[in-house]
Amino acid sequence: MPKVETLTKFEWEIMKLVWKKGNATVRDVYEALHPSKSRAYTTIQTYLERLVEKNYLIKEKIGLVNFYSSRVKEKDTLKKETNHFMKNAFDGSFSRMAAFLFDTQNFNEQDLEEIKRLIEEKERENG
Amino acid sequence: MPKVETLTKFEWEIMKLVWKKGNATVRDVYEALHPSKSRAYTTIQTYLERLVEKNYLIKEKIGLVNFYSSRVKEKDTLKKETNHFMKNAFDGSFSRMAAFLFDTQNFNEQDLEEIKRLIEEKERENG
DNA sequence: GTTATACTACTACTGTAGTAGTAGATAAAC
DNA sequence: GTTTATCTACTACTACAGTAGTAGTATAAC
Repeated sequence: MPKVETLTKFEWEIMKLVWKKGNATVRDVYEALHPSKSRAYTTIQTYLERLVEKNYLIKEKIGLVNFYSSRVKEKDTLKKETNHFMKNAFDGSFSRMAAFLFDTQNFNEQDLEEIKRLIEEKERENG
Repeated sequence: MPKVETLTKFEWEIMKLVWKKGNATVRDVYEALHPSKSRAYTTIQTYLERLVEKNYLIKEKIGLVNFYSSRVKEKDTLKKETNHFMKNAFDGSFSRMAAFLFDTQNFNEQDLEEIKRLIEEKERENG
């Protein structure tokens, strides 16, 4: 029994838009995410409906139009998805993932400075 | 047209086993990953066959038995999957992900020390 | 040499992501 | 007040992940 655990690429795009805007109509998403109109209007509609079914979004009809807003917090969702990914790919080990990232990602001075700052902050927190 | 981009949870488990062992038979995977026998032997068989179709594994018949070994490197796969995830969840920004992790993950002194070490290493590399 | 075991090859069913069409209602435009 | 545009609700098709059964063949055990 396949269970919904993660958002797909396009579901992410929709959720991010909803988080940013507060709420969105089908047309909002259609216009915002696909200037190229690569997906039909009704495709977007289906996605939004399914996100409601999955309890990610709430639908509220105002006048004739449905407004979709988020039922889940961006941070909670990111955390869930990140943990899920770490679990799959790195046996849930943060430091394994960190080591891997340092090994393979190209990041610049700025990134490094930012991370150092975050570490120091964290250390101060920890006492 | 849905395209194969990522490994599913169970595919990950299989790939990790194959990477670790060098190769594996259906029985190997069946025994190793499911002491509980929660999946049928033939289910495992199907997974392995599909991973061959997707070019993740190579099948070689020795005697009567198929041995499956990896066609892709663990590191490359991890990198691809990590980038894919970062793209979806963090707009592809490493530092955004790092900031998020620092904000939400509980890691201990040891983790922090390890990360600091990695940063210094990286800085030395960069000159 | 028949029986039990173990393996492969093939087929098949369910659920869901991805995609979109159609019907019907309402509002806007003229 | 008929035409046009816009929206929702509903239906539907494909691909693939998840799951497993069956047929057939080869080996092991007796």
